[in-house]
Amino acid sequence: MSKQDIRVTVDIVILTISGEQLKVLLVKRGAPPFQGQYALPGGFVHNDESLEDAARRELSEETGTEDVYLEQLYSFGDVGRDPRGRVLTVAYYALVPPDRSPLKAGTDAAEANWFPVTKLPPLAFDHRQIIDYAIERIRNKLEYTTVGFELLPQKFTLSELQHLYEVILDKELDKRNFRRKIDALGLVKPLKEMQATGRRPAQLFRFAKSEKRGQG
Amino acid sequence: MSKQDIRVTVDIVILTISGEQLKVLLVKRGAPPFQGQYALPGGFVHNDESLEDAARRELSEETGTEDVYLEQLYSFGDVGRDPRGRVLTVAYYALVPPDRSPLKAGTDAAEANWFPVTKLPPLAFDHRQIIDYAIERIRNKLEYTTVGFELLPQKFTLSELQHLYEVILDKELDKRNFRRKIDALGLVKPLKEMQATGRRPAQLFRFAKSEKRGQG
DNA sequence: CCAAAAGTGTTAGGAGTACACCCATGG
DNA sequence: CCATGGGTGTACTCCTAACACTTTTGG
Repeated sequence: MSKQDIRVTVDIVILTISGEQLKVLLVKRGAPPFQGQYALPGGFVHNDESLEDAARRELSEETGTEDVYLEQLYSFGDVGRDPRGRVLTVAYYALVPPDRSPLKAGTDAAEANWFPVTKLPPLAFDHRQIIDYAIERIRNKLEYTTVGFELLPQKFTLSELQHLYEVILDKELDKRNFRRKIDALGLVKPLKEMQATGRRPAQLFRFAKSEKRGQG
Repeated sequence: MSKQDIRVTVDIVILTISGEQLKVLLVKRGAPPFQGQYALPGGFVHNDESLEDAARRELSEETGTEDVYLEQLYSFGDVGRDPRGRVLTVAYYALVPPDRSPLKAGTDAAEANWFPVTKLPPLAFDHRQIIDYAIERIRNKLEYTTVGFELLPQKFTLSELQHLYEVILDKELDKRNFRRKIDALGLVKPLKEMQATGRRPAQLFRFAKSEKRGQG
């Protein structure tokens, strides 16, 4: 067998909700190839860390957040996808609640910004394809899992939850039907607090599963 | 950055239906580590082939079949998963119809055999975990896609289709409800032939989508 | 008092599920 | 004629989808 020479990276599609839009974190590349273009945060996997460890390390470096939802997406390994040579990337996606999505002063990234997924700039490598894949995945998962809650703060209103669904699925939902379904799932509990909203105050809820997410 | 040294393999969960059971192809390892134990077919990715090309090459080497369903499953990259060093594997699964699942005289595999997924021998590496993952994936996909047809010959009876579903989902289905649902999907077309079955002959069907699978 | 988002029920149609008997053939 | 798998219809439940008005607040 001829000697194999493949390098392995992880790239992360970091998603959040902000301003009624689904946004993805992109970093501007400071070096060739694709210098000056935006790309997904990511980097080479170290010899002594698992794929998920590598993904969490990159995530922490970019956003400072540790305890967020992270899931492997797909591996992209076409021969010509990186002009520098043979590079396989294992893509992950992460969901960051809005109260924990400040940008960290980048340790290695020149410039990082949130972009609405509907208005992406030209992207380096095959990263556009990776983002599209991530959005498709979260759309599907939204229908049969509770990943949606990973994009909300600990306390939220039902309208916020509904807007989240509408933004990700890119379609409008009926308010009464939506609330009935959420209620039937038994996954949210009303708090004693209300949220002052400018007009009529809204009931605050929390996700009913065991308190897993950390310091709100 | 310290020099990265990760080797990349593909491993394939090759599934077929035989004798009313879901079976997976395993090869007996001829060399350490895990010498003499069964493992998934697989091997190192060449520098000049994509991941899927590598998977199809391995698939062809093991079974001689070219034109079957193949889908990337997941990438397994824990640090200690291969005692020889750092090896990342990109797992695929393939679905082989029963009329095209003969074993090819292995070019590089010592011994290959089909095992019912319910009676697996001890497996090398983390391959048991990979198989479990593949079964979970196909169970889910069976519910909302047409992958099931990939495990049938071109001509099949509705009873064969139902048994396929029952074996994979590991639960019994109601014959009338099953047929109604299949009919409602409009995905099968009756042929003019019947299948002699020992008792009352059964209507043969074919999958209604554009003739994609090749030489029956 | 007006604008704006919060909140709340009913009805109709479709999908899923439970359930039992006759049919065609080979031996 | 009998054993075996092939083939068929109906009723009930539940989920989904469509649809409009009242409430509470800030300005």
